Amino acid sequence: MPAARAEGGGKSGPAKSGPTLEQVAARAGVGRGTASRVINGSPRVSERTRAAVQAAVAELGYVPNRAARALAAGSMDAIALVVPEQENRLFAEPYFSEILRGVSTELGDTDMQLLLTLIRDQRGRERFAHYAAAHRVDGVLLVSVHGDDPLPDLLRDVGMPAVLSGRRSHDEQLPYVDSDNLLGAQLAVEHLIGRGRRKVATITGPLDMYGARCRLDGYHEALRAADRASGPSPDERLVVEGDFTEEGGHRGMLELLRRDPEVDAVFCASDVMAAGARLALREAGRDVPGDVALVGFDDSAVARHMDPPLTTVRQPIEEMGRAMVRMLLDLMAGAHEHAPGQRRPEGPDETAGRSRLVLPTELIRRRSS
Amino acid sequence: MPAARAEGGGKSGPAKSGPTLEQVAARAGVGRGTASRVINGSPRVSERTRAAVQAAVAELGYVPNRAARALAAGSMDAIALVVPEQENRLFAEPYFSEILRGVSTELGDTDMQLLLTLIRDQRGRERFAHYAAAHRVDGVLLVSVHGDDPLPDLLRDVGMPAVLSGRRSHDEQLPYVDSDNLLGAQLAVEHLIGRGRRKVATITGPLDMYGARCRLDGYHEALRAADRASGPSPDERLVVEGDFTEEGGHRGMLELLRRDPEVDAVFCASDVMAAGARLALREAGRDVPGDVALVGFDDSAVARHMDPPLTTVRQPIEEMGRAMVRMLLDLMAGAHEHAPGQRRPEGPDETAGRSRLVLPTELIRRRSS
DNA sequence: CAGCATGATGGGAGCGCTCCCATACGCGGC
DNA sequence: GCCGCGTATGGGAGCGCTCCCATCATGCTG
Repeated sequence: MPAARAEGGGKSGPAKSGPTLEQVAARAGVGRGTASRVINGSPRVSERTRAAVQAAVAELGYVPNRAARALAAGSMDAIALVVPEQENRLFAEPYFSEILRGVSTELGDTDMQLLLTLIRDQRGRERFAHYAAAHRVDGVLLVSVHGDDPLPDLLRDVGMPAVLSGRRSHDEQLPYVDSDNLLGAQLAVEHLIGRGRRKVATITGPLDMYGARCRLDGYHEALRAADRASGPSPDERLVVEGDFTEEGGHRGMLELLRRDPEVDAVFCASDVMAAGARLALREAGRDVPGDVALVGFDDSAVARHMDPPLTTVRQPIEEMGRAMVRMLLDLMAGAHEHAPGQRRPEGPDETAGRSRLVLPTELIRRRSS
Repeated sequence: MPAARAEGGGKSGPAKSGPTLEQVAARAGVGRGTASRVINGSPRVSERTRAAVQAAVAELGYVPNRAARALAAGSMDAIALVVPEQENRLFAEPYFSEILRGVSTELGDTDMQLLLTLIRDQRGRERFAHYAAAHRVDGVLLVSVHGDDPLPDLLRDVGMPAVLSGRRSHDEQLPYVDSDNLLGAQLAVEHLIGRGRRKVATITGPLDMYGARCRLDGYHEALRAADRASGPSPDERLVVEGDFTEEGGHRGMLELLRRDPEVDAVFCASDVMAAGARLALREAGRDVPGDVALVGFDDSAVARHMDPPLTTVRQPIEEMGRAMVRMLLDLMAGAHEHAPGQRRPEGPDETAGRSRLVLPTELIRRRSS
């Protein structure tokens, strides 16, 4: 297929593109190699030459041709952000767009490109796997991966640097950035107990997701601690499993009310579920926070707009996005360093040390508790 | 600015990549050119040869090298989705992610790549302009463009196919996909009047945005019609300008209550503003919908989670995303057809005809009205 | 049966860049 | 004043692909 030229552009050659390195070099009165060196910041160029080339670049408005660069260098200067489609819908929207914001911000200083891939079915997954295996990107960011997703291991096997948001298990082998779900949940429940609630229930996320399990652990942790301090005792009847959906929260709340009508507080593992629970409570004629205090997780937009506004656990999502990019770039740089000759700025296991990151969570107090 | 190459990543050869066309050709026992023809679906290949090449592709797991292809063909096989950062935050989140979903879905059948660019400041804008001018992508999707944004015209000037979401004015010169803001607003206000409301106010969006003006026009239109049918008459005191933010909606509602305490209905030009207005009403001790009926615009998540759930005007956002992609691909393909020899499937002004699209809006009735 | 159109095929010529080797230059030491 | 070595520089050799033209094979016309 011919190049995408605007008809007004006259001739029909390949897409009109900017000046080439060759032209820049000519303009600066140097060789192509030298110009390339300047543009890529190689140190072995004299100051005079560097200035000349930079001037030429500015005058000509030179922009390196990515395709050519990628072809010659064997790297694509691009990373993919992979989002399983269903998750995108489930996970409250802010999660995704905040991650995106963080990623994009951090990438802004690089000339890496961000390639967005929504995977919506098995076919899409295979397609991407194929694509990645062929090294058509330099690195991959995986958002909200399920425990049974084969993609991460596949990427590792083909030597494609990848960073997960969230873990699949406590000792996730791949590099990841996670938030402190356990502590966040613990804070939430402690808060509830601190407000004098005696029957603190929880609606969990799907327990095959590690993050959801952590939140449940945090719940248990807080109750155990309170028990020792003669606070309310753990009671397994007060734990119901949800699925992060509003409908799930609604069902869960109904079930809790059935099991024990005297429930006076609920920690929901997501804001969206809290919204569902809130609805059930309204239907049951319970006042929030009068009869039942409610705490969510995520600090999504829903939380702010509920009535009353929802106390919730905030995760530094944007920062997680940024951290993921930093980690990935590190990884990508590190992957090149298998030639022992070059300088290595720090200790031996530096990369490994930087490839697991758990960011803090924070309780946001609002009127629902 | 130096390229983001892994510094010191000196050698280590290019990233391991899959088999090449050459290898596929050899394997299939044909020439490189023939293999290329098969892969690109050229018709001038015999059935036998085609099968042989396809078999070789399958066996070798061949994936064409994008960079090489782009370099040789002069097109990048990629389109950019450009999102002004502020808008992204303002516009209720669903807008963005739904557009994205649509775009991604429609792109799924192509082997175009989606390149995401958040522009957050002047520098970013220039950077992108530069980038686009150098034809580093084949087409651009622009989301939520302000009337004074120079980017669209700049893209046109450099012959870069582009499609806007929303118009900048009624007779937008660039290809766009918009929703029927006027009719949507009109429906909303007619609905309010139909419910017997007599003092129907509106909190508009920023009036330098065309879409916001359309919604205001729709409001006026409905009132004028009602006036003729001896319904409530237009009253300019019932119009306040907002800014699409929650805070703006809050302020707007306060102002309306001040101007006329007997307001009994408000059409807000966005759900988020409706949320702000709802808050102000609660503070003022007004019941919704008892004292004041409320209608929003967008049908975002906020609308469903408000108390009471918000009646609102839905735009087919995902479909808009899909339509934008279709239009852009058309445009890109059309740009090729300047050689008169080739077949042209339809009438002369076909492309122009398809480059303005206004999709219908729909009233979603909930309990706030 | 020659002559020619038609369709299939092979492979050269780059696309713009990076890598790397060869070259030219400079400079201190003998 | 010559040698050797380190440092800036030029430019060849591709990277894998598409485009296009020359080459063949084929089947038809006259």
